[in-house]
Amino acid sequence: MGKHNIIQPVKGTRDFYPEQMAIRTWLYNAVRKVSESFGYQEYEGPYLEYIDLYAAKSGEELVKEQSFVFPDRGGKLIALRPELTPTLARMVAQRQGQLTFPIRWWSYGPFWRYERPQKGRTREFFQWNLDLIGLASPITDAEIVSVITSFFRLIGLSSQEIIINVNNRRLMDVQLGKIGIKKNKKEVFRLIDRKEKLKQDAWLEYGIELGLTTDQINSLTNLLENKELWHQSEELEQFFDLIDVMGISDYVHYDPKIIRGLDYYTGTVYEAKSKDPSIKRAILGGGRYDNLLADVGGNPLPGAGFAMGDVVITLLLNQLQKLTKDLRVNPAPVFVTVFDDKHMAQSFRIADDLRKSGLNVNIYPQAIKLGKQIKYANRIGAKIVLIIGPDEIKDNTVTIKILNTGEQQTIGYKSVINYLIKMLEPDKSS
RNA sequence: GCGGCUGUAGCUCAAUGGCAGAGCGUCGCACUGUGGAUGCGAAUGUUGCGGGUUCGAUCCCCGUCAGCCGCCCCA
Repeated sequence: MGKHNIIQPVKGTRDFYPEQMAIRTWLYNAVRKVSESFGYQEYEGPYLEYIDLYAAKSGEELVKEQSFVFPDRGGKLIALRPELTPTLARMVAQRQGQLTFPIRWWSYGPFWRYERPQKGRTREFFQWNLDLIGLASPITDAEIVSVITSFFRLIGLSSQEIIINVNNRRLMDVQLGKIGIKKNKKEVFRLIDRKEKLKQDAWLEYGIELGLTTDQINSLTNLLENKELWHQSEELEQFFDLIDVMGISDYVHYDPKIIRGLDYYTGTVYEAKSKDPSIKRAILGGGRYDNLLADVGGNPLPGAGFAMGDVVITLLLNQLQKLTKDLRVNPAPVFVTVFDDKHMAQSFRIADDLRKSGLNVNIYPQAIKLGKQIKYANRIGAKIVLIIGPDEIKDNTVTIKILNTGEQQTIGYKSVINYLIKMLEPDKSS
């Protein structure tokens, strides 16, 4: 009997009980609403891909260390998808000739990464991907960031709670050149990425290991503290102008330390973080890539997009107590009781009539004490309880009890449906 | 994959090298045509799992699994 013989869930996975599933669905609906409000189309790729798809493009680590990989019966290596961008590249490349560019696509689905699970990080997670492909322009970057801020607003996260930090890789490339850093740029980007994480002396040491001179490290440090550096990038000047025009500059800030880990970013990059220092992980990250299809054999196409995992955002919303809004766990507001075996048929009849009229209706599947049935209805979150006993059946009426006020009245059977529909109407819109 | 902390009832957590505890929740009754409140009562544990030390281990030791924190990486 005990729980000791229950087989454990796979490490790093989550069970979605109805309460959590309601949150997951709510998040998905918010994502869909915002994506579609900007005209993005939903798409989806397979959850399984040959590992070769990732081998060329994503970072080495992502494929070798962080993917769930297994051989199929023919010995070919299959990966549970660790990210969507390579799939997107393939899907676009396959139809490159027939798509109307620019395309705006979004997707929300499961991904798997073989990582050490901890707070804000699981091995199985959901990710929102949104991309605009076919144009290389700061306008598209600004649009993507605008989608992001719309999303934050929709789910109730203000610029008090969230910040989107922006930088540009081309700008950093030029600036690094100016201070004589020409080689090892990928490594230096990594060094920049870790400025905030490492302690100062550890960071300096890392820089020296990369072969930088003390002068260069000093120059780099100055660079990374220069909040006005973006004025030297025409792209970013345009970008921030647009952000201003769109009225979202309260969320968006320039930060020369933002560089992003993925290799395929080429231009403007950004990440959103919580201002609450207890959540250090990025909520979402994205940027411009100008060479999306190169590795899957298509003609090069520029694009921009971002990805947001469900774990950190849910964690944040939980912490800020923004999830308490009416997340509907019980879909049926109406609860029909069963008086006794003799009068059960009438209860089933009315439940059926109500369902035919479009109402969601629960019925107690057993003729036990009325008190228990009402108690149960209350527990599972019903709003209205119907009582059909001998008196009601004799008079051809139904007793309606509203649970949160306790008031109750008996009305004619024929008017019950309209009465309930009217009563629940304001609820339906939400 | 590496380093650290933790694991006791459904949940939150006490406790002791010698009979396993509380609060909350659950269930029952007061209340056989009416829930939430109150009162009374009840059930539930191989103390994560496996091994060792010991007369005796939930406690000490080793291993393992899982969670959390950090590294790595990133959503």
